Amino acid sequence: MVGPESTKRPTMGDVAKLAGVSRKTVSRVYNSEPTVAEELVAKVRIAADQLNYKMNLVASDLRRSGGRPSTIGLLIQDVSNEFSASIFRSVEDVAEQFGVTVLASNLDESAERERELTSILIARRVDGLLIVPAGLDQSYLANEQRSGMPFVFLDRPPHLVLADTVLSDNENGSFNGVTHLIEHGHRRIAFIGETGTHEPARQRFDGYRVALQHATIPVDSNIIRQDLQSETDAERAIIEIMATNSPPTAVFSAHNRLTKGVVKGLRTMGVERTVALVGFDDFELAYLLQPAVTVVAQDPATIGRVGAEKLFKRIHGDHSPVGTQIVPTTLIPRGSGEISAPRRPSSVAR
Amino acid sequence: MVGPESTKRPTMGDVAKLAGVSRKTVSRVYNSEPTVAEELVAKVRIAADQLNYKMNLVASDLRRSGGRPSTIGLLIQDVSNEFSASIFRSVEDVAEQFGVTVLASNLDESAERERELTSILIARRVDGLLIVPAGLDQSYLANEQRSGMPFVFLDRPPHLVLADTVLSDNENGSFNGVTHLIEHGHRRIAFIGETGTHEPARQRFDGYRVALQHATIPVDSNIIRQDLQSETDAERAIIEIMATNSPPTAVFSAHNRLTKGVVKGLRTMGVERTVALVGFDDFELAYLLQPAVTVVAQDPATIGRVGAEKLFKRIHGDHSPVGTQIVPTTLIPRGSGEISAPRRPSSVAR
DNA sequence: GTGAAAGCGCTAACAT
DNA sequence: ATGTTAGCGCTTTCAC
Repeated sequence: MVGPESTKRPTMGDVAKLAGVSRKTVSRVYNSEPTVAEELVAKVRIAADQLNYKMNLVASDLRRSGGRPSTIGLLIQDVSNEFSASIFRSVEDVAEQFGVTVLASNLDESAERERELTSILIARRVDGLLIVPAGLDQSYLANEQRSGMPFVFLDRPPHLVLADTVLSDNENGSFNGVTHLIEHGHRRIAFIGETGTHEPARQRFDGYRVALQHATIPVDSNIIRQDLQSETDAERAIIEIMATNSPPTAVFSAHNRLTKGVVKGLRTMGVERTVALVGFDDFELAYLLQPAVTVVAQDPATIGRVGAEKLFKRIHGDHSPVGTQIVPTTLIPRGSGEISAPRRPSSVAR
Repeated sequence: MVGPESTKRPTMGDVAKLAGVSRKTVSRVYNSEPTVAEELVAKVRIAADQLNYKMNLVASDLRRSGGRPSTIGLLIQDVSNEFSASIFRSVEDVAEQFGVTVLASNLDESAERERELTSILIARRVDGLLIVPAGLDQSYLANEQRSGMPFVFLDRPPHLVLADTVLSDNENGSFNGVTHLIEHGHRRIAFIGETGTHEPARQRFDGYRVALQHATIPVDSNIIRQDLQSETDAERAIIEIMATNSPPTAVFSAHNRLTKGVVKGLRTMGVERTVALVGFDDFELAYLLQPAVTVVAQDPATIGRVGAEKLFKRIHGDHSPVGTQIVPTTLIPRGSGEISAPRRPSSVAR
């Protein structure tokens, strides 16, 4: 044992002294600047090892301020949902390529948390921010934008402020999912949707509505719910709907959390093999359920990657006009969505 | 529009000047120190608002160094797995109570990433680190520990270094799960385990072994696999095992990822209702599968919470001896684990 | 209760 | 190719 037991951390100055060079030289070595003699590099390395030196990136950041980016922030809704987790992973991948650290936090659909965490991340001087917004007013970001901090919105567009955005093709996805059910003969299709007035929720409902209209099917509010939060909510809702006089022959669920509840509810009613189901947004094990659940899959990995790449372009000085990218969805037939409507005496066009 | 279009961020000095006070007074306001006249507080607030000032926590951290903690690091394996996601959430909750930011990253079972990310987080001067280690040698942390940085290990104990640790009761959990199968008459029980020599994997196997020994059942390596990584690996493995001359009547799977593969494999063989299955570690929708999957549930939320709480105690100067906490597991019978063994002419003790 | 001066650990800008 | 000086934005220390 040589060193002192629990003393102050060594600084760049300590390393410089021991190596017999200037602090700046040590700095150059740590930033891999090419203009240092190999001999000195070695000396520095040895001295640093001996002192167990780790450079202080906080101090480095402070002085550099404006140079190479070091951190980006990521605000998602809830890592426990595979959609958010997947975004996190893909953002992390991109950030890593740039040698940048990600600060990620969950918002849990709270507009208040959105503001708080944004503020904290700005105070930490992240070099940019990726946000899946919880609230409906992002005007509080305008000042920051003017100060040059780049923001990219994922999954949901910003409101009252302009910024790059990457969205799922919600309306078309929804339209395709519902149309898929119609093609299997269904004309009475329930809609199970989440609370919330954010764009994706609205667009998914619009996709549903338009698909029905295309097929000249009336929209019946008796089999439409747009006020659901939890899996349990959805379970109860579908049970109620199925218990009415004229129950639907198919269900379109607009969120993966709700889809799980619908599966449970249909199961409880014993109609999971007769009532068709298509869910928006894929989920793990959907293919292992019986019947396996047909979904309109989003592509969260692409949403995260595209968003992160755009953010880094902005950080590196891209001043092109703000834009929105749409990531397509994919219908994955697995069984539940291919259950045909029961034959009915009349109707069935063609 | 008043302010300049995209100028430098205002500093504390700018606010001080505009408010007609000293920088220190602004600092006091921002740190909610009680010894500032209300009048001055108001002046500062107004000036800050006008300039759209956000204090720079990076600079604050630098000078403060040693004061109130501001950041902790969290290294988990993969947020996409509900076990990791749940740890992340509970750590975040605790950290928030202390007003501390969490820096979380995924290791993907890479010992190399473990070292890299540890190094980055130390360079960022986090105030403490929570680690689900990927590698089997954490001796590289010894120097850091000596410098006073606290570490707490989650889910897996550290090697070649001493630190606080929070673990699942792997061996007992596994023992209970396997015993549960034995109680349902099974004497031929396959073991599906993951690659990796880390403690939990070993202990889960030990629990299996000991349970068999208690029941005087021989351990048969023909129905034991400990080299599996993916869901697909597990699926293939169980299909192979079931296809042998004397297939097992029950399966114990030691990891939730593998359990999903086993379910798939049993399904493929059409034996999901005759071969019993108990999985270690719960997973979403386990209860919606048919039959629903009996599991030995871990409690990742508690692991994360307890670990984070211990870390904050250490950060705040707790110098008690290093210790290990064991978080109990819970057997959740759902159906797949309660399938009885087929009657056999002889055997069946009692 | 408030302020002035010094300094946290590093890097930019300029020498040399 | 290396060193010097100044200063990033804040907080500590100590004076008033």
